[in-house]
Amino acid sequence: MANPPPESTITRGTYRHGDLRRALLDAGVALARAGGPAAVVLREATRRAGVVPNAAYRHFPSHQALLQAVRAVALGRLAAAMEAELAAVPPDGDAMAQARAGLRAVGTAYMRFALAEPGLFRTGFAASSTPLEAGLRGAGPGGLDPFEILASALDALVAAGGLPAERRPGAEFLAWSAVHGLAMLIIDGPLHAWPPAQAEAIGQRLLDMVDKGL
Amino acid sequence: MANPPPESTITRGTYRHGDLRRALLDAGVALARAGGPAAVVLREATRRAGVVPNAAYRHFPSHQALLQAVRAVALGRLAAAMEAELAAVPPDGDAMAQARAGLRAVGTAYMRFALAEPGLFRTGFAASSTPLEAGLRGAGPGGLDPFEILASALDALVAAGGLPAERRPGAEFLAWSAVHGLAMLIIDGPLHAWPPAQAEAIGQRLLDMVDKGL
DNA sequence: TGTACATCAGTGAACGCGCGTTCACTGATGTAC
DNA sequence: TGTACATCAGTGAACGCGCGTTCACTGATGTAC
Repeated sequence: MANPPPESTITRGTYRHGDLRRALLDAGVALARAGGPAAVVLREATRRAGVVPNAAYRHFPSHQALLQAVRAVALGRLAAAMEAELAAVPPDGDAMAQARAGLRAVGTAYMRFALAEPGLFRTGFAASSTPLEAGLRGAGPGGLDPFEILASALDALVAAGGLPAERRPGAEFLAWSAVHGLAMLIIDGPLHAWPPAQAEAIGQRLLDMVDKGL
Repeated sequence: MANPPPESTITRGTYRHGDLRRALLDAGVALARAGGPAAVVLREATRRAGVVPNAAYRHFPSHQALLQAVRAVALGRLAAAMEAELAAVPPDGDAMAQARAGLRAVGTAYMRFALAEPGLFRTGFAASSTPLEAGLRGAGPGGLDPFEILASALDALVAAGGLPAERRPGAEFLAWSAVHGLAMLIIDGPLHAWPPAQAEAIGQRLLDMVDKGL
């Protein structure tokens, strides 16, 4: 006579989840990938984790906290992409050419990431009450966040003699602006419909401009 | 015995509104100024116009349509700001210096507008199912939209010999990217807290970079 | 110049929706003896 | 090695909210005669 337990409510088999925090974060990241920051909905994340909505509050104090965690993941992935592109720069005898290639690799990775993962990219830079400066780190495997990676590429350029030291302060904002702006225009601006090859080409021209103008 | 008519429901005195479309659009623009695209809420616009929510549907087929109209206004104001800055460039004998000053004026106006009207700026460039390219115009008094104003400044630069003709195609995207990116970083990125003077200074350095690197 | 009537701008009431969040609970797990 | 118990992760039910949108209506306006 003993009926089986109602499977509809417990889709897991076990009462405890195991690693719900991780599952919620993964679901949040998946939502962000697909639809940007606005798609990171707490209830949907719990649905995907196979759990009742309020269960999320055992692991995140609020929806905002979940979103911030997702942002950190997004920025971390961007940092990882930058590190990977940087690591792929072929070693070269000329220190200055090397440093310039490094800066270019950083910019290229930024643009490619924006193009390949627009949802995550937009989530990483979403307007928020907790902006980047306020302790949100988002570091890659190397321990640096995207901004720090760019800064260190510029430091290397100065060290190699490719950039006068007196023009170093603030230079990250100039380089970042150019690349960030193009990413935005491509992702949801008027360059939206461009084929990837064309986007890549204009990206390289933009990096030429930065290289020359910095 | 005849009670006065219930004033609470008709706050206008007259049954007809007069120019509800205009009132809704104005309210929408005010909302956008204060809170960006997400703040453009149809019901709130009708509230401000002193009208019942569904009355909006006499003038806009949907919330989306109202938002697009607000976007067009926002872009029109940006265009107007660019035209004004352009008109303020002092006449000068040297055609090339004139053209370069024109391009700089366009960039400066763009940045100042973003800084002064972040809500409208974000609304103008909000991600949307109806992006810029799809017929949304947003022209200024001169009849050109912001993108066209930039393009004509670049054309003038080519005509004056300040930019080789073979580098002209696509140049608007390079210039636009730089300035747009900085605007974004200032509005809701890590440069959020910068004092206006410092933002203005980095903006001018950015325009130097564009000028030199283009 | 006055009256009848069509138009259509705005009303009133209601919908279904999905959201974030709160409450009191239940039952699996790990620890102390 | 076995039992009692505290912990706390997840349940179940409900909240209030504001949104966009639909429906049948009412009454001010402008036009035709």
